[in-house]
Amino acid sequence: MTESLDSERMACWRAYIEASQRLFTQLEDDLRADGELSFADYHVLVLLSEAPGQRLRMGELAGRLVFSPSRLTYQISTMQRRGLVTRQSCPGDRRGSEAVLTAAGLLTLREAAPGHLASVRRHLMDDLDDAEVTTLTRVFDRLGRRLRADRDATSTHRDT
Amino acid sequence: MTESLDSERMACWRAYIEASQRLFTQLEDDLRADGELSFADYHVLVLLSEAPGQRLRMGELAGRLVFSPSRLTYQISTMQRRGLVTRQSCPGDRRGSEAVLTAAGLLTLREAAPGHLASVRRHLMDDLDDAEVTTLTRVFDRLGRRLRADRDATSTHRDT
DNA sequence: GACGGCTTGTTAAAATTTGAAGGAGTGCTA
DNA sequence: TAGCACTCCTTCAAATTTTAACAAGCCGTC
Repeated sequence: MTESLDSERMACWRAYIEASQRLFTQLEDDLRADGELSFADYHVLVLLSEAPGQRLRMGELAGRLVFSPSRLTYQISTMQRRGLVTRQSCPGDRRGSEAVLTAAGLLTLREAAPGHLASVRRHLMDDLDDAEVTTLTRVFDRLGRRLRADRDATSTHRDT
Repeated sequence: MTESLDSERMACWRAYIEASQRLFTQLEDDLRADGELSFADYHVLVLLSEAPGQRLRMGELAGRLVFSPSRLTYQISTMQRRGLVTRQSCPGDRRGSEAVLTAAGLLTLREAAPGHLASVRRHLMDDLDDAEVTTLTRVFDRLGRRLRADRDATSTHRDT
């Protein structure tokens, strides 16, 4: 099982996978423990709250969340039912629709944010020194950029 | 949305989340592109292949995979249907059962491993220098250890 | 040796996610 | 401006995951 990845990198990879899995699970649990938000709900609210007009095209939102289109449709539908967002047809392109943050959605985000951020700090950030933060940021920025590029490349062409 | 996390750490956090999401998605896609294995399938096979007797208690396996008990039950059931693993009742504790790797399962793992590891290298590892690997390993080892400890602590007590 | 409290893993039903297919609309090209 | 290839989002069915019970077995005490 060791072909092509030296044992140091293998250990790195495993530690990363496992810790990340645990972290995401933990954050999700914390988030549900106060409000009635999931991690996905929270991220949708954050992205919308930062967008101009507090609204985003479905496709754009799906891209940023790394969600499949149908998953986002479902996600937004449930949030709409709960009054956190609204759907509006996209001006200028009648195919599209945008998700729009509601006042209630914004309020919900404001209520959930402190607790969630505290959770992020507690479980992850407080334990990192500045050099580590710098390295992580550099690594994951680069990685994200590259994976985004790969995706754009392969969705256009038809091969590989 | 910036309460209690300075902007550098916030950026770090976001980069980490997004890149990880993309990476896991990409690896899953690659894995499915050759064999008929999911990321979860693959990890089950790896863990079993390394375990003494190539077998593990359901609970132990669930703990390592960060799966809920019922999720693991389902996971193992589908793998059993495909002939990758077997279930045996646990000697010495008639409540439990263990998942056991089959010859076919081991073979499947051996076929899938090179491609998967190449994928890990290509999408992640090849782009990291040694210092970065060292830092990531340190950070995620520590994080994993801590989260594991937290989990053990809170499952015993009943509060917070 | 038997009650009471735990732990193990499974099951059943509800919630979510995926993947294929479709309805609409856009936009280029002839 | 009709035709056609493509994009956007949704829908539907199937697969997966979660959640809440459960059935069994373990373990200590009495």
